[in-house]
Amino acid sequence: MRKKNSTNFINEKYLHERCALNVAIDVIGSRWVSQIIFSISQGANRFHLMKEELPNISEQVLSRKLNTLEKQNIIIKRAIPDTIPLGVRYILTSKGESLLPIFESLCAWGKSYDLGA
Amino acid sequence: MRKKNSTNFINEKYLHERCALNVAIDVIGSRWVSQIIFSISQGANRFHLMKEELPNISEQVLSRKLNTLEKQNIIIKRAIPDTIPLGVRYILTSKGESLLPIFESLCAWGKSYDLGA
DNA sequence: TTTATAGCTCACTATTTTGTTAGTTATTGT
DNA sequence: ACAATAACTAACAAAATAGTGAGCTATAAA
Repeated sequence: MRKKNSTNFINEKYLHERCALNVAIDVIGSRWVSQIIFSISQGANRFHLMKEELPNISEQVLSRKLNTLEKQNIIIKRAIPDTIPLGVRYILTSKGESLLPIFESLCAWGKSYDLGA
Repeated sequence: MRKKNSTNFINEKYLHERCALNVAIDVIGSRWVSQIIFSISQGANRFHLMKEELPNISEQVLSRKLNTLEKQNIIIKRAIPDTIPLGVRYILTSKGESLLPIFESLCAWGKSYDLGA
């Protein structure tokens, strides 16, 4: 649980109010998140498929990230009808989809400067 | 100091190797960093000017972020000749400059979805 | 009946990041 | 002599994030 009176929290709020850039960075800047979004976009849209895609992530962490992304309206959780046990599929919202081109830019940036170029 | 045998560290390495996107996100994804880079690009290129621009950042944190950015080759530190005490100016490398358009995309993304649009 | 799969959650610890307080070097202004 | 400015750093504490291990519900297959 976050302490809502900590300097840490206050600074986060300050930055969010200062510029939406900081909001965006808080969404995408935590571990696994961009990989999860990318995996969903590539069809790995179920819990067990994401586990396969990201073999080093723990189930607890994956679950937490998915919940956060759902609250942020980046993904939506959908039950898959007539599956037993009931399957769940995740889909990107338009908000989530619109991150993909930005990920490409960041990826290209990372690649081109990999060796200090 | 980081523990180089922690799962945390190993996962970070795994993600960096998996895709340069994760390298990029680790550069820009920590607090204040994007604001610092942006401030330098706008001319707030000295320690005391950045303190003015970001009144809530502590000197220790600002110093740490600047050192990290220097090691990552995003900024370069330059002494200002004939100043007493010796002034220091920070300038963006081309690697640093090339983040600016990405920041704009992220900023636009953040703005357009601010109210759950 | 045991094992397996899907999709989680809970309580917890470990690790890392962020922020605090005080102090440094050198020089100028009062 | 004393305070102020510029540009830090060191040692530390607080907070947040990441990861661990066990367990749950429901069904089906061996």
